[in-house]
Amino acid sequence: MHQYRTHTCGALRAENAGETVKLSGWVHRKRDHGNLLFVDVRDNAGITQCVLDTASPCFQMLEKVRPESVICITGKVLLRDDNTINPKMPTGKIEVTVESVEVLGEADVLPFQIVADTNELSEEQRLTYRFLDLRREKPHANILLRNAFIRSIRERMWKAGFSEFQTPILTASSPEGARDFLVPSRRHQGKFYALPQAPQQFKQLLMISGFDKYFQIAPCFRDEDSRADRSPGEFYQLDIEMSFVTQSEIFATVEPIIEGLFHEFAPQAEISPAPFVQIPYTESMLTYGTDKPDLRNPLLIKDVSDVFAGSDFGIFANTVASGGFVRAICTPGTAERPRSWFDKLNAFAVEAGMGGLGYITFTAEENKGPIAKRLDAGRIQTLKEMMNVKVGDSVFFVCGKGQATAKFAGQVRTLLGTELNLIDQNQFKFCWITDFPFYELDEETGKPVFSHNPFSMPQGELEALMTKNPLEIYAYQFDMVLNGVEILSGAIRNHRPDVMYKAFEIAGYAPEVVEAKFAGMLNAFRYGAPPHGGCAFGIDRLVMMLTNEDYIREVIAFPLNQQGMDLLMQAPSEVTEQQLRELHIKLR
RNA sequence: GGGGGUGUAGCUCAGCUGGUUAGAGCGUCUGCCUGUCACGCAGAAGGUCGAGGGUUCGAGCCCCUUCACUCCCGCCA
Repeated sequence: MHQYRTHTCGALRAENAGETVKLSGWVHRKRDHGNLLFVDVRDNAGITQCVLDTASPCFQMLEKVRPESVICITGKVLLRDDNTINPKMPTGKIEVTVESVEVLGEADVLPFQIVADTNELSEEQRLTYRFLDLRREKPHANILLRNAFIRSIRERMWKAGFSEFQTPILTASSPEGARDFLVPSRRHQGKFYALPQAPQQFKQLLMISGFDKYFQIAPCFRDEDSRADRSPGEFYQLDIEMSFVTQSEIFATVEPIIEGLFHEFAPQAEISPAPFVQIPYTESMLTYGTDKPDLRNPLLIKDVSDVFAGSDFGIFANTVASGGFVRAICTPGTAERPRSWFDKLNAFAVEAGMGGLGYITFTAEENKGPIAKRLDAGRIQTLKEMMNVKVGDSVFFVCGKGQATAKFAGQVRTLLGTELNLIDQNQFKFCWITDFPFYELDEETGKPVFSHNPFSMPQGELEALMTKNPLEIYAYQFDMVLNGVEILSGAIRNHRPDVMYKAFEIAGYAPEVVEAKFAGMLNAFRYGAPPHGGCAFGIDRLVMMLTNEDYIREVIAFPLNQQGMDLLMQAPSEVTEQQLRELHIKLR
């Protein structure tokens, strides 16, 4: 009977010495000594050194075979001499003497080298020959880690009582959110399917169908531009939904799962234990200057507008008087840094379009910096107390108006944390961001618009919508943030038609419009909808963080490039006239 | 949609102030080599300097146009 292998290339050990074995794999590397030839054979499991000399009938054949050809060798396992053992290889104590060989798949001259060379390959090369790229050690390991991670997710979810579902890929375009990928209908001229941006409505329908605890490793499609941590076109999320839950019950369900996953896949790291700290959105914007705070960074932002209000420092005082604010960051032990360091930071601020980055340094002798002289002793004292300043510290100031300034303070915090090397790379620090505003003012119209998800439940429900200032209503909506990266987003959903009509009314939608746009969901809510809520983790992002990769494409087997093209399969591609006719599409 | 960067051998890159025949490492091919494990040694082939136009006695280098890739902003409920 024909057989390709008796062992994998990672299996053989000293105990196998003397056995006759069959291995199949890729020619990883050849070392040709003229009359002695070493061939490292590689498969998914590892690498085994095979050896033969001119006495072997297949010597000439193997000497000619190119790297990355697939071969099947039969031979005997031999213990290596002590001085030829390779301690770097798990199979390094043995080698296989080749008795016969069959070439199963010949390789042409390669467009680039697979085996570890120090040169980095261009993204374009890697994606064009992704099947070769994925043979390389690190990309290969990343994809396998992703597999293990997803398996563990499934096991944990099932164990926690969730059921896995599959929801449609061909669905309806949703009126809100990102740009859809559309699929033209053949049977319905002029109509289109859309690929789901997320299975949002389906998972809610499953709750209404009485399934209680849903999860899915769900493909999501969004026709938006990519970023380092944002996959172009498509990505996977761990999608979760539960009935009869409060926000805190969702937290309590999800926390042990994510904590367990990180303990399993990053055992050496320091992981912030559950329950994770909860930070209201408004507080996060103030203290961290972002809704995605990196809690590894110990620096905090404080509002010190009062210190400057009415002071002799005109620029700041005037800004505060006209509705702006001053935010400060205290950096310990930086007072003796050279002037050039402060100038560099100031240049960063100017480049970011801000006026500059003011600072005061607090040394034992005096308080220095462009701002220090303009504040009287009392104000300085107040500042020191507010910021908990010690001798040797310096305090940086950001002054301006609106969200842009608040976010800039966050950028400064991040920059200072990096500059001062305050971020411990071995930590995973989780937090929840809660209480997102339900509405925000549209800058052009001055009217309230939904700030995030219109389908989440406003805190206080109908009563809040009827009685409160819309801008003071929060949503039961939350993110989970890990080391400054948003890894989860979720909400308690609005399951009540009356609340939904009111919520949309405030955002300027007439009932008929709501009815027309969300007929399916509204209809379902009318026949007994349980309170429900859920969330979704970005799986690619989590794997990216676990593998310590900077780019999300490093953990995706076949990612699109930045232009949304598949360089390997040549997508998107032109199609035949026939196909277009069937789809009722005329080009031009 | 906007901004930055890059484009030179199969791959990764160097190329000075514009000046002779455009280089290196790896790969490929040829020869030598019986203990290597990034084997070693000797040699050879391999170039529309992304494309088009311009300036100049002369352009890989300067200018214009354009294409491709990449990173960021916008966008991503």
